[in-house]
Amino acid sequence: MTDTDNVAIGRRDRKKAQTRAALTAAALRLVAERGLEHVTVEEISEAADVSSRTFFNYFTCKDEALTDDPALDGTPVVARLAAVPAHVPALRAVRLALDEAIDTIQADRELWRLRLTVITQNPTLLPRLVSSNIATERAMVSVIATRLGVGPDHGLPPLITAVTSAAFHTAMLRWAAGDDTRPLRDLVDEAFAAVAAGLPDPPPAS
Amino acid sequence: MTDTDNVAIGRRDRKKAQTRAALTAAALRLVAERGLEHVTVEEISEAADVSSRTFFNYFTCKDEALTDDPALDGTPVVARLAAVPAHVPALRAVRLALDEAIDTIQADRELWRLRLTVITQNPTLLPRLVSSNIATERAMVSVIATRLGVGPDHGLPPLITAVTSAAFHTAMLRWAAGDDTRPLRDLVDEAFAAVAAGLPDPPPAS
DNA sequence: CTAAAAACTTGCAGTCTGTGCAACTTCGCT
DNA sequence: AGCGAAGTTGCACAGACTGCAAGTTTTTAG
Repeated sequence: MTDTDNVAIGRRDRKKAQTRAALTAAALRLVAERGLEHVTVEEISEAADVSSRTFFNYFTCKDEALTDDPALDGTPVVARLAAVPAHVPALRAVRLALDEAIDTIQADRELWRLRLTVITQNPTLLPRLVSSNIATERAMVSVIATRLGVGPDHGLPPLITAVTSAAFHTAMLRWAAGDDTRPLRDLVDEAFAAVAAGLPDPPPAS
Repeated sequence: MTDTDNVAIGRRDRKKAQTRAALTAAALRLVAERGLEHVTVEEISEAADVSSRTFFNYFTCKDEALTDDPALDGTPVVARLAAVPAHVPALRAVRLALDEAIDTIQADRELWRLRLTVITQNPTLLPRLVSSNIATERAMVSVIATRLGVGPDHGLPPLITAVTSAAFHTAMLRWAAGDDTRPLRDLVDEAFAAVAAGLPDPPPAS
């Protein structure tokens, strides 16, 4: 981020982003150290140097400070999906639309590793991680329906939306577990390829 | 349920099942009438004729009374999956293992219609509906890994687990929306067939 | 540059969710 | 019938979360 960027987005927005990041970092650190049930919103806010009332200006609930990240915002993904040329099949188009999110997560590897460790240790957080904003989901279903040239009640667009989300999140959890050391991009590609092939049983090892 | 069944499962278990069902019914009815934020746990418990302390003996939190159902218990599904003959591909085997859950949900159509209406009106409930118990999920991944003859860190078993779950829930939401009047079984079959085919774009309408 | 408006922070009071504990009640077993 | 196990209940309390209003900071307009 250059000085020009600072001027463009204003002190107000810059400080908001910093506060948000500070809250997230504090929440992840404290919960990793002590466990979810032993860290209060007050303590997270104190560690980030804001009041707990301010915490709730940024997150709707305590869990969200641990699971929410700008990289998971579906809105730009939907916009990029709509911009993929029409001849590209929907499955492939969704994959392409995820490119930037994948790069952003990969670039922030340490934060994501910590986040996904925290989530693994506190599985009640997982549903919140994998769910998206309902309006965003509906927007994606709508874009896919348009790409497929089908009506609003067709079964395929919500199915593609849900399955691609599942594939993406499964790859992300695998990447964070560290069993497979390949970049996130490779793991997402592998998951999407398996889905495109119809999830066949692998051939028996010879 | 015959008198013989009553004797077999005992008064204790019978009353527990009744209390649980009463709490669920009360929660769904009240929330449908007034909205999630305007119904308290105290009111739900009062309507079901138990104390609110008892409510928490049945559900870990308020939302769970709305989203949890014995039909969604993955444990019998995992057991049935393990019993499907080994030559059946994993995707197909998961589909077969879901048979009883599908029938149970279909048989309880009014309850499920109400539940899914409530969830549609309160989208924050959706992640909890579609998530499963982490231990159950790991058990399913393990059974699938065994069926596929792959190791514990292979990418395919968690992917199949997540994708089949997404397909099932997408079909269920569609069924409950009522746009398509076919039985749940047909919608699940259609979703699984699309997944098995690799989610291809439909041919253009002539 | 100044003043006003807009946006954000904070403290506070209060409600609701959820938990641990212990006394009481009901059920099941011998 | 008696006893132990299982389940219910009331209670006190902590923590999450919300609405409100006063105070502070940043942005805008003249």
